[in-house]
Amino acid sequence: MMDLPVHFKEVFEPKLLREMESKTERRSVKAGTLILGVGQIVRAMPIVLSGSISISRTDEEGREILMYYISPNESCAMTFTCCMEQFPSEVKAVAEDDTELILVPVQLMDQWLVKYPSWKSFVMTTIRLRFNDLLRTIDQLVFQRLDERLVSYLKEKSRATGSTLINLSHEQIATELATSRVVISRLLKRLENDKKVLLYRNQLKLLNSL
DNA sequence: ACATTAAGTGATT
DNA sequence: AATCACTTAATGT
Repeated sequence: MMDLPVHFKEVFEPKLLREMESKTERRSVKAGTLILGVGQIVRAMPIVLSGSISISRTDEEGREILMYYISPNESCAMTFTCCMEQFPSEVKAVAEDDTELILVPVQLMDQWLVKYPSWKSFVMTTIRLRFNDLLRTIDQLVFQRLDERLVSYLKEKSRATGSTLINLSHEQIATELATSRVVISRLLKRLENDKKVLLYRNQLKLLNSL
């Protein structure tokens, strides 16, 4: 009988655990082993028991970009999206350390989705976590360094008025920079902590260190 | 003293 | 990063 981590015994129902133990393949791979290459058809979904797997993407010129790691008790979100429909993988999976993993055959995970609520939520959770990660990355790319925009905005204001005292509420600044008041408040707070600025009500003072 | 508005914060998405 | 919900501080009446 397979000795699944305690973690899984808590999240999966007993019947599912038994199926996992009997119908699933368990494998140990050495660090550096290629588990899945780009273009390969995904035929099983890995769940990491110990060690870790790195998931990366390669661009046209063959450069490699690390996307994320799969740690123990986790699975790969990309796998679901591909293997459910038998699409080739767009990512490369390599064992980062010596890794123990379970391979769940595609047909099985399909059945489990309707049979076991705990499985469904496990799948949804790994997808959700990854998706949130992606959203955060997009935010950072699109709204690149709002803090820098804020600083140059303040400098510009100061130059225009010829004063280091700026009479604007956080709300007004937020409107001009097309963001929310809360965000400006937080950024300004940081600048204050860094001794770059002094904050008052409806006004702030730029310090020389800015 | 009380109401109103600005700013600060933690949690959540 | 944005939004929500809530607290705290400042200001006006």
